[in-house]
Amino acid sequence: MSGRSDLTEGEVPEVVVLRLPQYVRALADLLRRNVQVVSSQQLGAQLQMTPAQIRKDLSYFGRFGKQGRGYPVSYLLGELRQVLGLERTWNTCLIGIGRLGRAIISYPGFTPEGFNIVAAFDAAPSEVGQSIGTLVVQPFSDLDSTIRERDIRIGIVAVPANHAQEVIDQLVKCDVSAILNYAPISPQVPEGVHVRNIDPILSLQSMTFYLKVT
Amino acid sequence: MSGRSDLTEGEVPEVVVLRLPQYVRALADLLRRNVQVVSSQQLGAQLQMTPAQIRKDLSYFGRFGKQGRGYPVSYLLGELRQVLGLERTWNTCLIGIGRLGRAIISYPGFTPEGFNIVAAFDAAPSEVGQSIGTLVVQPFSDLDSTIRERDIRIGIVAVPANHAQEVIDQLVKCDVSAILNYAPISPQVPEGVHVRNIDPILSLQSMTFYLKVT
DNA sequence: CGGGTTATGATAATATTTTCACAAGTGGTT
DNA sequence: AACCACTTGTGAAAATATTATCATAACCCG
Repeated sequence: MSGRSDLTEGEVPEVVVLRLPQYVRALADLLRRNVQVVSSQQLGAQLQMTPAQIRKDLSYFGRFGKQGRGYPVSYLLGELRQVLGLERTWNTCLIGIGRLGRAIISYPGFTPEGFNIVAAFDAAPSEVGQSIGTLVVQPFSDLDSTIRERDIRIGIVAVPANHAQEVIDQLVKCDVSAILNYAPISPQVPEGVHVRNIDPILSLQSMTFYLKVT
Repeated sequence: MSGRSDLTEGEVPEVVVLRLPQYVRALADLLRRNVQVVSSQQLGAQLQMTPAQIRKDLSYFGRFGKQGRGYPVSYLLGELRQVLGLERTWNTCLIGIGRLGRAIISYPGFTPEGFNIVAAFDAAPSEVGQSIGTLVVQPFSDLDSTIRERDIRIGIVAVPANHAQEVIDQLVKCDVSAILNYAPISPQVPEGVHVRNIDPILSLQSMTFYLKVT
């Protein structure tokens, strides 16, 4: 399975997968507000998408709605969480304990969503051994063993740009195939490894295109 | 009025605009390494894209390369920066001075790229008046006047989810049409307003889809 | 200065993604 | 039981996006 990215019949397009978490969030919102049923129309208004797109997206995974009614919020939410693998927790490790890394560790949003940072690594000997919250900063030499022992499947990279690629290479070598990258680079990874970049600068730069005229 | 059947036919697709900043960054990298000329082939390898895509993207904006040679790095970089409106600085304001907001203020990556945070706002009276770096936290009542006085065209939103939409509405009312949103919501904005969401949770959740099987 | 190489830019060919349109199901009302 | 107002799920069409092809232009080298 190399070469053409043929998306064989049973495959779900990646764009659809990227939208799924938004549906999950919107549904969780509705549930919190005790809404029982929602139509693609309403969901679309909330997410600024067309109802048709939502129906089509959902249809990749099953038939969750009822004609004339809409989708049962709680049921659909559960199904989508299942599809996305959110009905479990995921262990992650953080690499790079600088200013950014510390901010990430102290960000309270990961745990409630089932993402636990269970290990932290840094290259600087001066950082290694430090306690940050419940974590103790470990040296890179521990990377492989810790990843395997704690069943870490997701790596969070917060090292400076000039070291990010090598850190990512290391992670890939440890069979980590999902990487959340905060470094301002476009990492090169082998097929089968998933990367999501968090990059506010790129986001800003793509907006100024539309501002510059005015 | 189904979907925006986009503006004039000479329009550049948004996907292309989203890729442009990556080219800019890659070119800046090459320039730093004193590379004079680069082919779409090489650039593609670096960014993991096909050479054809790069050539096509660039062709929306001009003819920058030479057959048999490639693209002059410095020249192309300058042109793309021009296209994106990066040959000037942009004033931004930050809204929400909590943990996240402070991390954003102290992030040293914005200024070198020409994005200056020139004002900070918070709703909590206890925060207003505080100095953070060179900024003094201002109350919301100052929002409109400050935005106009300082010619702020970009808003950075770092308030809790439950207040993000109203803050964004406020910004829009002040004619801010570019918003970098760190709150975990899908903001609703009128046409013509550009939003980029920085949302690590969504990124993680779209990767677990691919992990869950294994 | 001409033949061999190389890589662009334009365009054609594919592929993917979004939107449309409608049959069919639902629940409520009369 | 017939009607009505809704809304799904889905093929098919339309719109977009990506990739392949190729006729040149530009450079190198002897």
